[in-house]
Amino acid sequence: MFSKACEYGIRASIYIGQQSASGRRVGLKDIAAEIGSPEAFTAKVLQQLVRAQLVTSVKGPAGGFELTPEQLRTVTLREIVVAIDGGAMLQGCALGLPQCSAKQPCPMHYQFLPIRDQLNELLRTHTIGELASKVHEGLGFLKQFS
Amino acid sequence: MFSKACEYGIRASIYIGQQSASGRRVGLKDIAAEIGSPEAFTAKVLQQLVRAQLVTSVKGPAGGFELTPEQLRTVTLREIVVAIDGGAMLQGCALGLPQCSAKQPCPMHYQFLPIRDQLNELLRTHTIGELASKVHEGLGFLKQFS
DNA sequence: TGCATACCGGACAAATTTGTCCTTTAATTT
DNA sequence: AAATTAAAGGACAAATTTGTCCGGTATGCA
Repeated sequence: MFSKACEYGIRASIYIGQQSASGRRVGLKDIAAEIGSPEAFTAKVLQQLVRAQLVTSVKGPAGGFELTPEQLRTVTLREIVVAIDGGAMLQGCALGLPQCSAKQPCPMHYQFLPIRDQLNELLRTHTIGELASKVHEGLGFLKQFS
Repeated sequence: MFSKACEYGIRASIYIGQQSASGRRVGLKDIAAEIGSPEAFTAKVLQQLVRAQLVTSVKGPAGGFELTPEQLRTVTLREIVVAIDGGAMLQGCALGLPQCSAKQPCPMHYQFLPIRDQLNELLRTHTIGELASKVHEGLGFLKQFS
């Protein structure tokens, strides 16, 4: 569905959000450990999110990553996905036609439309803050424990 | 959504199906030209589908690819996708958790479930023969014309 | 000012996906 | 039987994604 980079980006954002909601700033090492992702690669992904202003970073001692209250409230899953994977999966043709549309639809065009619309809606209506709360309450996990 | 290989596989199958419904067997060159895909790469994909017995091939002069009446009737989009991309996209966790389930769900688990179910249902309920008819009637395209 | 911390950025490496080329194998036709 | 046709299969190459490493840069603190 999403690229690895995107999966890490989403999980990282939610974890950062969860900690930010509790007033804690978190470092890369902590993040990677908590979401079970490769550290250096996760750093690259976070850089993209910081550049896209979906996540905030602070250098130096006691620095790290955080979500501002506004970011917690407004940043959606969709923005994270678009920042990392681009809009292809959210708009492109399921069968790979470069200009698939009502004008020259692929044979699955109208069947896929509602599903893609739902996916877009799903990503658009869930903020990182909301998902962070869910994790905080133990109703969702960012890593599997045994 | 799907890999390039899978996109080519689906489009090729539908084109083969369309021609088979008209009693014509088609060669690789023809297929690649009609669906706008790289010839050699499409050959590899078709080999996979033949091995999975979703498409039939005949060597030698006047040989090529075809779908038997039974294949036209019974092979679904889902079987093509699984044969090429495997079941990951149809079953795996959207956030990449290796064992995501009701036991330890990712924060989007229950939101993604209905969408994934619909996708599975969509792929499961559309046969290649049905899609081939649609293309045959000019209601769907496998390649864009300008 | 100097030092320690932690993100930033570039280069590089491994793995996977995508794509090509060429020889072999099987089937049909002459 | 020989020649021709077309898929099968293996080796290889390019591109993309995933992942690592290390020096540079900004920040806070003594």
